Amino acid sequence: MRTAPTILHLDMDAFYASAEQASKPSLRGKAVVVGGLGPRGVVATASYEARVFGVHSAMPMAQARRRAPNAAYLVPRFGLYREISEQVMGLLRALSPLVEPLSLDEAFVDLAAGGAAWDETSARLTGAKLRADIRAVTGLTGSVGLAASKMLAKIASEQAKPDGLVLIEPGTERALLGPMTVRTLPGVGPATGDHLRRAGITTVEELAEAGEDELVRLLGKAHGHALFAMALAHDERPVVAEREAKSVSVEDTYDVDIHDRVRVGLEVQRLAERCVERLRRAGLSGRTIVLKVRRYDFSTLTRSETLRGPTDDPGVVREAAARLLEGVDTTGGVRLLGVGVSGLADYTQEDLFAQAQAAAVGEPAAEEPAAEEPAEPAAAAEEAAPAERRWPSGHDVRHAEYGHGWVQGSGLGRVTVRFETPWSGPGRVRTFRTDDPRLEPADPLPLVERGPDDAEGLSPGSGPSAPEAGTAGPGPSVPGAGTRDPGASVSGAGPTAP
DNA sequence: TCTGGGGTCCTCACACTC
DNA sequence: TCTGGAGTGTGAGGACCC
Repeated sequence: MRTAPTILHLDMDAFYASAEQASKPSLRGKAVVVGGLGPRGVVATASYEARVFGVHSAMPMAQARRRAPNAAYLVPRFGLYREISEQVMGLLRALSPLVEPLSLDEAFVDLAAGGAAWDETSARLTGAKLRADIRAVTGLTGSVGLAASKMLAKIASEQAKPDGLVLIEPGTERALLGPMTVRTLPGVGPATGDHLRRAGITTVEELAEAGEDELVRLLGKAHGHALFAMALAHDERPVVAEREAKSVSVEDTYDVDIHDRVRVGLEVQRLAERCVERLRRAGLSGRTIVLKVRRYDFSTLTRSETLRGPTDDPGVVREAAARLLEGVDTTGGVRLLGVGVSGLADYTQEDLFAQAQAAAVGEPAAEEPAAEEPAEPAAAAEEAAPAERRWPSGHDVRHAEYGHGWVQGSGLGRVTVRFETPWSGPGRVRTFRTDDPRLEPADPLPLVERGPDDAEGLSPGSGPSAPEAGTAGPGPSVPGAGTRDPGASVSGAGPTAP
């Protein structure tokens, strides 16, 4: 095990909510909750001001609203978060070639591999400079953990939150971990935590005292060995820069349970097409098709089928998903449907050819040569019909007369907009008809003001036609945005809130 | 008053082959 | 020829993570 604390873990503070606060001056210092606004939505991120009211990630949105009725409730804007994330990851890659992103707001960096740090002092300096750079480039804060292993660096960044830096000195690891709850360790969730608690183990120290054999007996081979090693502060996992995807899937939770079997079938077809779209965009194909069904009582089942070879053919995936659905009882209704593909391979022309061959000789796995079908996104068909313009809460807009703003709320044919930019003061609120021709969706603005040449749009790459605002189009979109009414309100955002 | 979406990894059961 | 065990692939479910 390495001894110098040169593994860095970065965790952006309340990332989505902070990005929204940076983008909307009137929300700074206020409770902000980002998540699905439908009746079955959950909280993705709550600002620290909202956490005071007991709102936290994964909490049902209805419960969050009861706890913090005056908070601002916004739908996520993954396009914006992705742009900011790329800026942050760029700063990390300047430190080392070994950067392992865990999500949009979190990553490990092996500082020693890049020569950015070699001992405690240099690591601390590098971490401090990184935090300053992140603030300068994005206007947001991140917490940094430094330690000799990934596990400890992650625990350190957790301790550093919010907006801090913690370095775990080599030699102090076991003393630090000992009194901590077992839930601190990665891989110990509610179920394992309960399991251990029933066995009388609640702290990391007790975990270590229990012994490896006992943990294997309690939790199984893999989990038992891994947990025992972590309890002794042993973690040899390297920082891995490139991770290949193992599966691709899409799923939708419906606002109301679907009882109609025909509708269930249609939804599965739609999901299969969306899944293939994602697969193709990633240049991949896959062999195993997985159907996921969550029933009215929240029981979840999966059915899968492995084909003879990998495919990225929408027809083949649709057919397989339909076959899998035949074996599922949906009486009582379903609340969620999903389609996934695993057993991934790089996309090759030969794969398609093999499928076509199989179809030609009557293989049951591929009844139709569906490769010629245009892979139209399901949303495109919806867009063809004239639909009422949607104004999702929190999304940016531009008004011909009043300029840049964001949607504070909509409903009953009205949309309320607050006119402000990331670098203006809190702005004024005005209400328009939802079909007002002077109002149009706009790109997010950079959170940190730049020169006059590039102030419009977050980056040179984001053109004026970002698909995510106001439509359910493809691209970096809000999950489920096409099926939900985004006309939720933002209250408590200022004295003139609707 | 309920519980998202997109993933990864592990375990167990079962069928099949050697 | 029969049987058992090991190894492997597949399918299903559960736990966990952000």
